[in-house]
Amino acid sequence: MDEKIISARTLRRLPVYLHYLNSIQDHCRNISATAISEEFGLNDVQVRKDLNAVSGTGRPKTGYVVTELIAQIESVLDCRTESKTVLVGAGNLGKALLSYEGFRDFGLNIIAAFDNSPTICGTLVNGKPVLPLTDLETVCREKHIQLGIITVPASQAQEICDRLAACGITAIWNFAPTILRVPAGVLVENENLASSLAILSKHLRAEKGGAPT
Amino acid sequence: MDEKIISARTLRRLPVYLHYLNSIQDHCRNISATAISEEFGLNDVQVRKDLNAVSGTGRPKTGYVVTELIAQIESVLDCRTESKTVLVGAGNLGKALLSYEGFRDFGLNIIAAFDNSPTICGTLVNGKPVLPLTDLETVCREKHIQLGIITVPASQAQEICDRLAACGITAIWNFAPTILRVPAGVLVENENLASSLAILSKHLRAEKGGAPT
DNA sequence: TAGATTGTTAATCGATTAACAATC
DNA sequence: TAGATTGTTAATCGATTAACAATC
Repeated sequence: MDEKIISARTLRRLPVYLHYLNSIQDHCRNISATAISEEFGLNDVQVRKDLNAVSGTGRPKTGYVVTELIAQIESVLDCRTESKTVLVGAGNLGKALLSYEGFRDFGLNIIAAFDNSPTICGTLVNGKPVLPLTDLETVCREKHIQLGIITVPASQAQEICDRLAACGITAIWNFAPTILRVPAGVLVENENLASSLAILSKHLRAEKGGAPT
Repeated sequence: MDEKIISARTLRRLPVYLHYLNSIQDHCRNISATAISEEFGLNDVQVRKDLNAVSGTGRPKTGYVVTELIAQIESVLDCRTESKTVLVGAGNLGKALLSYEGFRDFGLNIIAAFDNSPTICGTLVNGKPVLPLTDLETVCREKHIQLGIITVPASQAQEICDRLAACGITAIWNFAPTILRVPAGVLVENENLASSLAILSKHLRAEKGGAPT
């Protein structure tokens, strides 16, 4: 009964609420869904439904107890449990992500990176070893890797994805600009920067001209 | 009549199709929506509707002409027009993105980065100058900057967003884990890595235990 | 002609929003 | 009590999928 089904959209907003609640917890004991909705320009019912999915302890007139909400969201997100991770593709984007320390706050622990370029294999990036791609399966199995980050070119992404899935990895964070086919039970989260840029560019362009007549 | 309204979801898939079409154009003259849908595990009607939004020249039995499709998608995405961009927040993630060359392929041209740490201001990251945050307005106005990338901590993101919008920037790529309020006409594209990790972590956790009874 | 493929119209699905009753 | 706020049920909206007619 503890585990309600939480929609992906709700799940995406929870870290945002959590960050906000942490920032106000020193000066606010209670908070209403209405106040949160105004902070972020969201619909108040939406916020209430989101909070309901993790909590359900709101009280009319008073709202929610900030510290309780924080504890409940943290419990759902389970920020403290580390996710053992490998990153495949130590090119520009891969190295950039390896160097980004911020992931640690979210429980992400990158154990190793893989690449097939001999010049980068054997080096360390931000203290993390870059290993030859041939070692992928061995390391994933031995270290019980749970999560794979894909930063190879689109043309190789599906093959890497297949290999990761074959090692028992069930969560894949895909930065390659392609759509991956995966077996049932494996979750792919796409961080498609090309798609995001398409949205932004289109907006910039639409503003200027419209139809060229 | 040239400009049909293209939904955001469709727009996100177009770069994926484009990449695939480029990869096959040497050996395929025609391609059917069905074939594309199978390549990516999508619904065939969905692909057809997507292609329809940019083209509408498909022929029964034959499908679409690959080179025509490529030209039409490129025209809609307008990859060749450069978007003049600034990046605000030269911390770990900011520096990582500055070092990523891949953006160039998508028409993104980062003119300068901004930060308020004296130790990083005045330096170059990947050949791009990091300037003091106080210069933000001057540079944006003088260089006619169109797009802003926000990589500051969540607590400062809204303020930076307001300042960018005040300089006439109408497209914002937000990597801070928060939701931004913007004036009408300004588009925010969120690349919320914390949200993505929430989805992935939840999946990993749900698999293992489920409810602790 | 037969069959693959397109494009359209209707049905389904999920998420957001609106309306409203319950409660402190 | 009055009013703010919660939580629920119904309406709306947009996107995906299914069914089907048109066409090469």
